Amino acid sequence: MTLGAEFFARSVHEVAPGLMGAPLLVDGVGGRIVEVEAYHHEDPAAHSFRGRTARNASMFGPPGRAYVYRSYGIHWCVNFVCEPGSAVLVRALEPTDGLELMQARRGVGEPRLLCSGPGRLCEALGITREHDGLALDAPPFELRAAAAETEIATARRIGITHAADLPWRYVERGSRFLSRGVPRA
DNA sequence: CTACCGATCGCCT
DNA sequence: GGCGATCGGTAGC
Repeated sequence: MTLGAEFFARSVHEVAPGLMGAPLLVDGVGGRIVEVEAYHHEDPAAHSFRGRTARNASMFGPPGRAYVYRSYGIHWCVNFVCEPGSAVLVRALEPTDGLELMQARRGVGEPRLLCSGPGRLCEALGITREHDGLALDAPPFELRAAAAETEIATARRIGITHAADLPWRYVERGSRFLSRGVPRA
């Protein structure tokens, strides 16, 4: 089942765990979501916290679309927009489709290093500013509900300074494809 | 394995 | 002018 606007028009805290194990493809390349982080509009760590700007405009648009931003001037990161001002940051995938293309784009051979981080997975899937604001239930995106239930663990978010203690990171327990700094318990 | 550093863009004070 | 929802390389234990 394709995940569209209806799925995302809810609290980010319901949507985030609901994405675990969901296949995400861009032009047929991608894998299963194994790590995400929730960003609520009242969260000091969210880009939307201080209001709308040209960069974060997509966060205030319709649910079920992509919000893509530049991180540290180098990497791209992709979010799924939920209720206005809130979004889910996709942090890691378990690669399943288009391994060769991902390896070529990343310049790495090890499957484990292809999509284990928000910047890495965008490079592997070819996600850039071009994808900002695009609907997730239409090409080039392909996002479906998880085929099976997976065991979810929560953890503190990383890489941020505000409200870093909130347990709003969701990971698939035991996955070998999580980003750096994640306890795999 | 952990720790630090540089790269470099866009928004902020 | 500062700093971040990051990553890869290098140094050191």
